[in-house]
Amino acid sequence: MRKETSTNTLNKEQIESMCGMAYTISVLSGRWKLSILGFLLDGGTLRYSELKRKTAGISERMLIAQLKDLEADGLIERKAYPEVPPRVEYKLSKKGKSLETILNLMSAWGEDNKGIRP
Amino acid sequence: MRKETSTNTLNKEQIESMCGMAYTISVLSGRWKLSILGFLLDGGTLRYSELKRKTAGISERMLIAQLKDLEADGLIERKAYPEVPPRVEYKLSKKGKSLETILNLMSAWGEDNKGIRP
DNA sequence: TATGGTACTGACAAAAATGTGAGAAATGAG
DNA sequence: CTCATTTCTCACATTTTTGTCAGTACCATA
Repeated sequence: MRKETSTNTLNKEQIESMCGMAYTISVLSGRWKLSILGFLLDGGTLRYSELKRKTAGISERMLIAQLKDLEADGLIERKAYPEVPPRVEYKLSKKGKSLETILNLMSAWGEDNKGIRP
Repeated sequence: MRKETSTNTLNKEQIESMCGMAYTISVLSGRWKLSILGFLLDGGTLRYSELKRKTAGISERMLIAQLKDLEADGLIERKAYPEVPPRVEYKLSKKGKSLETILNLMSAWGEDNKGIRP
């Protein structure tokens, strides 16, 4: 996804050798990842089509891309059933669930602060 | 910064009417914002030149841009002294400081999880 | 008069992220 | 045979973010 030649590119190993914050950011950044994690926190196990419905507004291409990223980073698990038409279920992994506290705090902070004019 | 005509643009009001998470993300997203907040959490009050030194690697243009964003969102405070050569100090606002718990948790989560191969 | 330090600004370009729209594969229902 | 359903994939275009690099303004100091 990133070009290795780019001056401003940090590859996986570089990121993982950095501070914890950098890794957390790298794993959560992406316009829809937190939404997806939120839906899976609420919904437990969801089919692709259910996620698609819940994330109305996001393009299919991006939904798939973000799901792939989240799976590659070990935050969600994908299970495909050999049926026709296909059925694929997504759910949080243990690692994904361990973000729950942080996600809740971020949400709460936003609620508390979003209206405030400094 | 964003074009109002863009399909995928959410303006400030729209974001603030959304869930808290969306607001939190909108305020923290930007490649260097969390680093800057981290430095200010550690360092208290810092001059522009000190921030510049600490964020070696980030271009000056971006550093300024992110400082402006953070200030506009009320997370940091800027104080300019009428001297020559100029002196400008930055520090966290109360709102900025209130992110401390979240930032620490994110950092800790990253440390705990960055090495793990799912 | 020239120089140097500090905190920026602006034009331009490259890179990254996201969107759009079309289509693929597999198979049971009609 | 044709169609509908589901989970994706691909080529291409646009939007957004970030980087590069050259300047600016101020005045004290040499």
